[in-house]
Amino acid sequence: MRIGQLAERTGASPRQLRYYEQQGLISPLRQVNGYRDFDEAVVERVHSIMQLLEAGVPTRLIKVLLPCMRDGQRRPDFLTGDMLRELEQLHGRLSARVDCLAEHRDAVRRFLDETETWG
Amino acid sequence: MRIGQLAERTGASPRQLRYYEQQGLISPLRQVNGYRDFDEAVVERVHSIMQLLEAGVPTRLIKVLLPCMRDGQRRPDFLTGDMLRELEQLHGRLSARVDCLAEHRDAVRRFLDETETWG
DNA sequence: TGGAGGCTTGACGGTAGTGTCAAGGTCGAG
DNA sequence: CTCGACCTTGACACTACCGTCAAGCCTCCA
Repeated sequence: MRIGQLAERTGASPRQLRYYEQQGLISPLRQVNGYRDFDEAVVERVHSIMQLLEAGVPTRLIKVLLPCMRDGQRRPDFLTGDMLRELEQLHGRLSARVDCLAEHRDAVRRFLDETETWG
Repeated sequence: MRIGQLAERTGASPRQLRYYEQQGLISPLRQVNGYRDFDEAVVERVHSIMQLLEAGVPTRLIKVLLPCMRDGQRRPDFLTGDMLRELEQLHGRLSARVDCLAEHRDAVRRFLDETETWG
């Protein structure tokens, strides 16, 4: 699949897809004429990337996170201690984010509920 | 409290605190000489701001989110329908973020657990 | 054969958040 | 009075993410 079709199927712009490749998040093959050649699996992968970026996760973290996903990519052949430590840190950061956001989301919920009650 | 002391107590740089003021997240009084004058409550508020920024929430959303917090600020006197709708949207976005991040955090957890088992 | 599209890379622009530096005002200690 | 520490605003710079435009190549179709 070429970049235009992938863009259409994912909702990402070609510019975004090229940027994701540049950041090492996707690695399309090349056709003989130089055109990028994406396989089916990358569609889901791009969806994950877009969701994570939307959620405020920078590409550098997405890059270490994606190999952990079931679908989309096989696990790396070699896992160094550094990589494991980085993943532990990532887990911690994600947990902190989730807690912080959930807490503030609940505060918004309470605020809205009270406002409705008082309205 | 002046900006230096607030910086020391929150861990934010003076530059950050001035930026937060510029974005309307905090509104210090001014001493006669022009120095910013922060009250105690702003310490907690700045902590919230830093956590939310760390979690990838832009200042524009933090601005509409902060008045929902119990501690730190009283609720606005007038809530327009637009503000309520914006808060509902914010709640939706925060929920989506939490779900996305929790899902990926769990994937990292499973990945690490399996790796350990296999190690 | 000549467009019309789609693709390539490269570059410039724009916003968000922040570091950093410059030029100057304020204040207390010596 | 002066020095040093702190404050002010303003500007320039950098990273991240992405829009957009330019110049050129590829492919298909009339």
